[in-house]
Amino acid sequence: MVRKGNSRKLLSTEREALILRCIAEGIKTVGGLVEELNVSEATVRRDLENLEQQGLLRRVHGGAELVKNPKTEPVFAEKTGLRADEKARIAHLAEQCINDGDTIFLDGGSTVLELARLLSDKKGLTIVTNSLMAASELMETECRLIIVGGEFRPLSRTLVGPLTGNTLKSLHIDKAFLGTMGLTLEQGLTTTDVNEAYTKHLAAEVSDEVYVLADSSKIGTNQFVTCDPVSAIDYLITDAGISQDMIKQLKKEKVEVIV
Amino acid sequence: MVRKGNSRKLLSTEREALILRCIAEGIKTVGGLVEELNVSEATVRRDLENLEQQGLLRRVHGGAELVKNPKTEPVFAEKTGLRADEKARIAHLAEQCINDGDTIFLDGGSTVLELARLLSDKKGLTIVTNSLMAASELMETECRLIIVGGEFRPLSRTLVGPLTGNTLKSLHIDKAFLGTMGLTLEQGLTTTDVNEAYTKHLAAEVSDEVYVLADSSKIGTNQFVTCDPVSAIDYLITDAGISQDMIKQLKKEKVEVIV
DNA sequence: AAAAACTTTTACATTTATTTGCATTTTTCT
DNA sequence: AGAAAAATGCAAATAAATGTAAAAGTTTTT
Repeated sequence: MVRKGNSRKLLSTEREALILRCIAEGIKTVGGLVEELNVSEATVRRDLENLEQQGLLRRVHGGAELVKNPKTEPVFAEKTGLRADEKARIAHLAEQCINDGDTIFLDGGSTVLELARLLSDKKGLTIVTNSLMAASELMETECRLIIVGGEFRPLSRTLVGPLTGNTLKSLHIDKAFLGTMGLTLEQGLTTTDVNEAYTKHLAAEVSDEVYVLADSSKIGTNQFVTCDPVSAIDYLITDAGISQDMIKQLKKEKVEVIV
Repeated sequence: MVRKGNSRKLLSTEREALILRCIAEGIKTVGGLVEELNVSEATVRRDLENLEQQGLLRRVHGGAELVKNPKTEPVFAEKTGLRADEKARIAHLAEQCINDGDTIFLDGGSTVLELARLLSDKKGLTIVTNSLMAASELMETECRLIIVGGEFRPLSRTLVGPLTGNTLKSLHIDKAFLGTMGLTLEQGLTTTDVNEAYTKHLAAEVSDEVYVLADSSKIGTNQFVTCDPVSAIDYLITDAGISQDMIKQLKKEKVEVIV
């Protein structure tokens, strides 16, 4: 049984932590929590509301229960955690496409970031990136690391915009690994930000081979701006969620699909 | 229980360290900390505010609690220490040379990094930098942040080399703040790495005013490569260790010395 | 299907905590 | 020593959390 707090008033966060423990131990009713915590019903309800907001529990009539998969930090985990399995598998497939000595471009996005983490054993890589997250993963490695210039976009922690062109246009890259927000046959590779789209487009342009990493939830959805048509893509690495029909259609456009 | 401080007054940093210990031991309320530290509520609040700023704790109504993973943020680690006081003071002087709305360049080096930390209150800044450390400090702020492209140099955690030119040459900067390894009348601004020198040179070239931040231990020493002659410098910000004679000589070269 | 019993929501009053502006003290720099 | 800057304390104004009670919505019982 959870110990009833001694006299000092608890901070709301402490109380909420206690509520979670109570519920885990079987005290799931509002009334029970009121007893246990010595606060008013209204307060318990407000706490439950908060915790539900955070995704830690689900309110039901009369009380609440824990949610099985408590989601972690919302800001970054939202992206890293969502469909993490697929992303990890996609990253592994992509990793096998890279040879020692290659010059590659790494885009922003959580899937590509996953790939960056797999590159520490490769020898003699030259890695060009516009993702500061990827860069921070690669700093400690032996590879040659080149970061494109540009304006910092906080949301994706990437460098974007016209200035990236100044760097990219003077480089020649073997393989570009691009993330994406949307991919359809009609609109091609799409994303939400104009500058980001421009940077992806440029990266594809200076690269011999363009790999797009996208879990199947992205396929068939469109975003605001088109980066490139599908014809600019050489390989699409995705998970088994993609339809056979889509694979055929893509093959017609000379896109090889790796699942 | 944390021992109540003996009568001597604590430095604010000592007090803040103590606060962290108190919270770790369960004294989490503002009132409790006031008792424990014998200072006013306002002071405790201000300390908590600082500590929150540093990401060491999270304030909640009524008190504060430690963040789970205090080292979660430093994407780019930091080395501190040597002559930290001088550097902090130099950084403060430099900060006063910056106006709201300026476009500035921030070089690598610990002194300039110190300056970067002081810029969060300025409004409407555009900050161009080749220092990933400075960039990581500025990521969370409101300012427009532009990172020059280039090859990553692990030792200084800066971006250097010819590629930086592609970005820098298309920009026009009001004020450049450069660190340095050495500064003499004969050799001018010197550093240890050729690529780094080239980047400093370019930054100076595209800037209206060039500020060099150097603690007095750097003055009178030479390094391997010259970035620029002293004539390229407009202002030198340093500490009181600089000789009066040197100041006079520099004045002849049109370098204004700020101590 | 209506009543009873219980739960949740809403609105408001009250308490408690935080912010802000200013005066005072202390420290730092000249 | 004297001026400038920073830190500290105080108190009024502001904001947030909590408790209370009535209204609205469930579920259970009859």
